Formats: sequence, C-alpha cells, structure tokens
Amino acid sequence: MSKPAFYITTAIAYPNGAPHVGYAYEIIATDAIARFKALDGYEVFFLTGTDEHGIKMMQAAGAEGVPIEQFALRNSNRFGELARAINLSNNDFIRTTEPRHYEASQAIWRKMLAKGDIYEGIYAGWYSVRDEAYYDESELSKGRGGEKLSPQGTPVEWVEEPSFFFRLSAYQGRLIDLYDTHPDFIGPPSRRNEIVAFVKRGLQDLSISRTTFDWGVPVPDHPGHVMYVWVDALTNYLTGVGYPDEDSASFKKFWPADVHIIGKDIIRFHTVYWPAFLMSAGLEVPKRVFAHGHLTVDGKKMSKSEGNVVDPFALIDQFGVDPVRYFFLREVTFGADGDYARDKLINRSNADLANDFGNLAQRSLSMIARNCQGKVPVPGTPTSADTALLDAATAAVGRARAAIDTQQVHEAVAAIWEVVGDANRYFAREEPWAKKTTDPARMATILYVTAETIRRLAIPAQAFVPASAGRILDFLAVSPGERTIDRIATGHQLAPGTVLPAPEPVFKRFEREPV
RNA sequence: CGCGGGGUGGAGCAGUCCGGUAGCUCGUCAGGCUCAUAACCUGAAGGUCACAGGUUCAAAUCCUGUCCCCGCAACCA
Repeated sequence: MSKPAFYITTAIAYPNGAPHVGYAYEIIATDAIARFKALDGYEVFFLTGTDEHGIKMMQAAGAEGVPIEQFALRNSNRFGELARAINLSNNDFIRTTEPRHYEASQAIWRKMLAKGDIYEGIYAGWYSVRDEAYYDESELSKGRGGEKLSPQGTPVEWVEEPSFFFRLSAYQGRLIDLYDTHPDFIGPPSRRNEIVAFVKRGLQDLSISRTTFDWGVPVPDHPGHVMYVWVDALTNYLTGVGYPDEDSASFKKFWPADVHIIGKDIIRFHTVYWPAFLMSAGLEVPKRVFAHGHLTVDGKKMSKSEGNVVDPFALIDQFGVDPVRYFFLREVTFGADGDYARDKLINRSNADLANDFGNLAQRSLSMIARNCQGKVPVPGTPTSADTALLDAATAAVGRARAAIDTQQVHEAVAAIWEVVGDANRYFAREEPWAKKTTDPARMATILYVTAETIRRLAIPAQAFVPASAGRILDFLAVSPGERTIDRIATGHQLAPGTVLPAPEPVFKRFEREPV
C-alpha cells in the first residue's frame, strides 16, 4: 500500500548575503512539520533552496567584484550548509539558476501566454538609478528644491521601458472565489482577511519582465527580456516536483503542494500572484499557504546598523542544533512574531530539554541500569496511575498531530512536553527508589511505565529535536525501523528483558552569562 | 470616519464566540525528596483583566466611547 503524499516547501532564500536567522527559523519550523508527517506515515517531499536572480544579486556580486555565477554559487552553498547544520530533512535543494528551473519557468510562461494572459506593454514609473529600483508615487518624498526623492533619499526620474504584463486584473473574481471556497487557503486567519481585503480593492496587471538587466530567466522568444523575479521564484515549487513534465510520477504524486511555509512579508506573492499564475497555466493551486511572523532580537528589529544581527551558524555552534531548534519551535507562536534572546534560549533549553525530558530519561534509565540488570523490567498489573500516564502519552500524539495539521507547531511541541511533566510528577509520586526494598515488583512496573512513556514521547519528539530524541530511543534499544508514530500503539511497546545500553545525559545545561 | 489584529500578576501567553469565585509556562520565595544533569515534587507571594461609562443578581467575557501598540493600504525582494 502506498503512503499518502505530502508536499511542503519553504520560501526559497535570496542569497545576496549570508543566511539570516529568519531563514533558519523558517526551515526549522518547516522541518518540524515535514518530519512529523514523515513519522506519521506520509511520503513527504520537502523542498527548499535559493532564489538567485534579480538586480540585488547583481549589485551584491558587483560590490564584491565577483562574477555573478560564482557569487550565486558560493552564497547558495552557504544556505545549503545551514540546512545541513540544522539537520534539515529536505528532499531537494533547488537553485533557480539550474537548467531544470529555466525549463519550468519558460514552460509556465508559455502556458500563460497561450492562455492570452500575457501581453506586451510599457512599464512606466519613478526610477532611481542609484537604487536601481522603481518606486510608487506614494513612496516618494520631496527634496529641498521640491525635487522628488526615493525612500532612500536618492533622486528619481520618470522612466518607461517595454515590458510584458500579466493580466492579473482578470483574476480578481476567481481569487475571491478561491478564498471563499477554500477558507483554509491562507493561514493564519488574520492574514487571510488582509489578502481578501486587498484583492477586493481591485487588481492591476503586473509587469512581469525587465529589459534593464539580464540576470534572470530569459523570456521565451524575446531576447532582451528576462522574467520578473517573482514569476521565476514562485515557479520553483513546480520545478522541484518535475514540472514541466506533468506526467512524471513525482508531479502527479506531489502537486498541488500541501502547504507553502513563508514569511509574512511575501504573502501577497504567494496568495495572489501565485494562484493567478497557476490558474492561468491550467495547474492546480496549492492547498494552503501559511505565513509565519518575523523575529526580533532582544525585542528589537534585527539590522546591520543596530549591530544585533544573529548568525545562525554561531548560534548552532554555541548551543547545538537541537536546543536552537527547540527554542524556536516551542517559544515562538508559529504565525506570530517572535523574539530571540540568549537568556530565553538558555532557559527554555535547560528547563524543557535538560531538566524535564533529559533528566526524566536519565533518572529512570539509570535506575533500570542499576536495579534491573540493565534490561527492560517486567511490569506487573498496572494501576490507574500507570494507565493514565501511558494513555496521556498516546493522546498527546493525537493532539500534536492536530496541531501540526494547522501549522500550530508550538502547540504540537507543548502537547508532547506536557506529558513529560506528567511523567516527572508520576515518577516523584510513585517513588520507585523507595520501593526498591519494600516492593521491587512495583518498582519494576513504575520503571517500565516510565520507560514506555518516554518511548511514546521520544518518537514524535524526533520531529522537533531529531538527533536527541534519536539518542533517547537508542537508550531504549528501539530499533530504527520501530521509530514511527504508528509504533506508539500497544503491540509495539518495549519488550521486557531487552538489554539496554548504559544511559548518558542527552541534553547539556547552559550557564547564563554572568552579568 | 480606509480595513484588520492586539492591550490579562516581573516576562510570555490562554481564557473573550456560549457572562458566574482569574489559569498556564518561565522567573522569585519557602518546604519536601534524594532516583536523577544542584535536576525533580509540593506550596506561597504577586493581577483595579488598557481607561471611562452602561446592561445584569453577576462582566476579562456583552454594549458604547476613549487612549496606546502592531499589521495591511501592490510591483525592493
């Protein structure tokens, strides 16, 4: 029997500089969802990558005096390294400069053209030579002499250039329809309201080619024109699953995508332009687009001038992947803005990972090592406290699943960790150490129940802290093939008598910086 | 009157739809335990639920008004 498919993507990153924690955050959260679905029996395709075209890339390469192709490759590789450092489970890493992507972009362009949605016109606007960007009238300010200035304070001039346009205006009705008939298309709901209001105000056609530079996907049959970056960038989601070969196994299996995870800054591109492009090309639209929030550092916006830019590599070096992953997953409400602070990360990691989960494993497993010959103990008749704890663990997985399906990643984590707390309370109340001499059979049962609870929790926890949860399962001698969510059910519980390796602490504790 | 979200103990949040003794996590303080990574467990302190009116036996919760914060209000991605 084949597994159900689940296609999930992050936005592709713009590699005109070093990877940003914002990107790290996005891929961590997406990875948690992807891993959970994979553990839960889905055939997951998880795509991320880099979006390498456009003026800003040219500028950045020019500033360094490096050839653009070389610059793009080098920087893209940094993002790939970050994905590995984060222990990302992505199935592919797409670069928009790859031939397969040129093919896909040109194919979708031709489809839109054939549909009659692309026409030639003149793009006109206030252009700043220095910024190499167009600005809307409303963004401009007046200089001393009354001349118009860009938001950056540079002079602008009225420029007209030939451009292809996409008939976005024709899609207003169908988009509204989409939002009405698929209320879950956009999440969280507050973003949906925003977009619906925006589209209801009316849509203008979109300029989708440029002639002022050539770092992009060439427009078919029109030398001199390259595609507007968003046409090309959004299409990566199709390229990744084999487009333009619509008959390929992967395309048939995975398109339409189950969810695009993106930042709130690019929601319009994904929930207005993208579905319109797809409708025009006669392709299905993604099932859902979910926008997460932005991160601040110590309550302040990250910026180079502020000097508070956090390097994700440094963070991982300092704390290790899993504490970093856990912090962002648990501490930030997915969909809302979040704040990173060193002390918050240390507190979260110490409290939830080292003190609660790690220590729960350590205190119970070391008793088993010492008092049960290092073998899974034989349980006696369970008390109501025993079954309550085991049932709570199983139920938590169900709650985590429901949360994951609405991208409430923080709730999924909380559901699992709530039972970690239950297990610690259970352990303290049952006092297995006191039963060692008075009632060794009961002690064995308590230790068994605790270990089995840990097994049930560590399995879903692999989605959040994969390496650490894996180590815990190692200490329980759970074989690699027995680590999926369906194995939580009774029938797969720990087998009494199984020899266990000597337990070691899984999570480190961190010292808070002396002030 | 452009649209929308929000203001709850030191911090972060739930509760608001379907009014009825204000809850969770972290932090602080006290006690317990000793299996464990000075971890764990129990208890306590701490809130005029932004403000002002109103409805009601009863309002964080419903109604009216005010203040403050934030997002959106299209082509920089």
